[in-house]
Amino acid sequence: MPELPEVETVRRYLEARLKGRRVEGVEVRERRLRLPVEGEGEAVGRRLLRVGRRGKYLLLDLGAGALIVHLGMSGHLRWLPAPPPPGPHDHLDLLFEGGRLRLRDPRRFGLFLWSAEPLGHPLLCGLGPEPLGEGFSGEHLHRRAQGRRIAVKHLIMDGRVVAGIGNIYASEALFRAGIHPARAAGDIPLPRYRRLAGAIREVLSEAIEAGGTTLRDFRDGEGRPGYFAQRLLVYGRAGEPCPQCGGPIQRIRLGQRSTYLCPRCQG
DNA sequence: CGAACGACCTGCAGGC
DNA sequence: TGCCTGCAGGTCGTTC
Repeated sequence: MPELPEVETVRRYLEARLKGRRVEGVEVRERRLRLPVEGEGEAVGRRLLRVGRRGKYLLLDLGAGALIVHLGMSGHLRWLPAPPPPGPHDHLDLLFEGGRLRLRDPRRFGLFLWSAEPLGHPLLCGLGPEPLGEGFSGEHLHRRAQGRRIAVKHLIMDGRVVAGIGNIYASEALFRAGIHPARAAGDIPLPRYRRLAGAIREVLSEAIEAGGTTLRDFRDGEGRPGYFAQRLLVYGRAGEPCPQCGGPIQRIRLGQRSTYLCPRCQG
């Protein structure tokens, strides 16, 4: 169930491990993901030049095109030098010399598609700026919030506004910025958005450094968990003391998703 | 146009 | 033990 830092952790692992190897085959056992698995045969015989990322999408760059991979809520990619027989939700293997990359995704919200123009693909071309790149700023958020009554948490989780922020890091960034998640996006002044943009960059960078957040089952390409869960300040901590004021952390529902905050620090 | 909601799918934890 | 409910890190389509 990866957000940007978890996908970036997988990206780094895959790039370090698989760059330069040739795809020798693909075995697809289940095509019914969020969209049907498609075009994978195009990858065969090509060398993996690099592994990119756009928001939560991984891009396995094979020169003539790329495999677009999304892990949805429950997807894992695992590098297996000596692969055991596939289990029930092991939908496909990408075969390389020396091992295979196996996609497991019990809920099947993920994606695995070939595209000759991945950045122009309909899934990717509408995405907002990378939060850790140029083009993302408090000004950008402020501009995109004008005239909008949605909760600020929804604004920052909207991939067309900024790519890659999911439910965990939205709560964390809003806590760090001292902004109530339910506050109407259009009512928040620019200085607050500057602070929020800074908090987003900060929390994502720290999470990447820690190898991502493992709440239940996130693992990198080798099966190692990430260590950012112990540094989450509010997510999953309802009833625990706020690290800033000591008051109890609250859990609310916002658009049917759990949202964590400190009502005192996030006025 | 924006906002709210259900849909997609499986697994797991907790209550009875 | 089993059954039921609610919950889970994402995104998209439909409705008003």
